[in-house]
Amino acid sequence: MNRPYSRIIEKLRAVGLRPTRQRLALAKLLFEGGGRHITAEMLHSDARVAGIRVSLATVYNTLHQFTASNLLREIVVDASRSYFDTTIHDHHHFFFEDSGVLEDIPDGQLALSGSPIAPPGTKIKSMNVVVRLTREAA
Amino acid sequence: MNRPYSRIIEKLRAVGLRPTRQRLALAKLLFEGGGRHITAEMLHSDARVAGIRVSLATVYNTLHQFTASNLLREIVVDASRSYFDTTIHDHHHFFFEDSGVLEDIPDGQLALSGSPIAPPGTKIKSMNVVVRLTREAA
DNA sequence: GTGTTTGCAAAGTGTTTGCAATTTA
DNA sequence: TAAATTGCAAACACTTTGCAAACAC
Repeated sequence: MNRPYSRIIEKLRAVGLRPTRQRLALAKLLFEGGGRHITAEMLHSDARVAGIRVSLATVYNTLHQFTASNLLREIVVDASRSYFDTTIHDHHHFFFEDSGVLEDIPDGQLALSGSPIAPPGTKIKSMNVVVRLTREAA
Repeated sequence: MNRPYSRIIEKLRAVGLRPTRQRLALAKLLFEGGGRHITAEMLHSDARVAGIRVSLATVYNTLHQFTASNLLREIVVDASRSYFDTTIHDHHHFFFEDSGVLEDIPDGQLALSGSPIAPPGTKIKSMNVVVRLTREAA
């Protein structure tokens, strides 16, 4: 019950973020228990459920700080919401348009072949595939 | 000067949209002159420049109607703006994060191998790759 | 104590909506 | 003339910001 925190504290210290109560709690929600795909509203509500009082503004700040520190990755799939992914290496996603659920595509199902030539003066920051799903047509 | 319109009128009629002055003008801007990647604001401003009076609301309506009619494709790459692409088949994009420019990846540079298995009850609507570019690190 | 972080409420941004006036067929 | 379309301004949803109070070190 107490132990787990030390690892998270280290994680935050390692990127130069003070382990405040809010950041610890959010980091715990985010990083314990495997890959998550989450929006600010979802994390805010998770925190409430877990009995943690955090403002939505702080949730946004924290998500962006974690992203800037490479603890999270932002995934753009929906014009109206930002998703954050706890898996930070390049990988691919299923996006269920009807429900708004974002999910990893199991390894091996899909691969990219060929590597595009970055135009002069630019470098590739990331490369990923989004497979959009809808309810099966009748 | 007059001829070109007949083709556009046909295009609109074919999908059941009345060829109104606004739609004709916007379609002309969109479909003449090759693949374009455009936001609502960009199209609105293009229209102004071309001397066409259209409200921004109509630009949005039109973009969505064209998308629903399969004349356009919406591309989600930026949380804060919607892009529409006049190329409607699956293809891949470079996104210049610094400038907000969206561009096709030349054919042949990149391909997807393997086809993911759509989860039960769903079907694949589209599948595309976004390669994000930033200014080259010094 | 000093600089960082938080929370609130207000402001901001791109997008959508309601509805009367206009246009198309 | 009947139905579709347009334009305006207000409404919206998500996100960001300014600043005083609270907190970490």
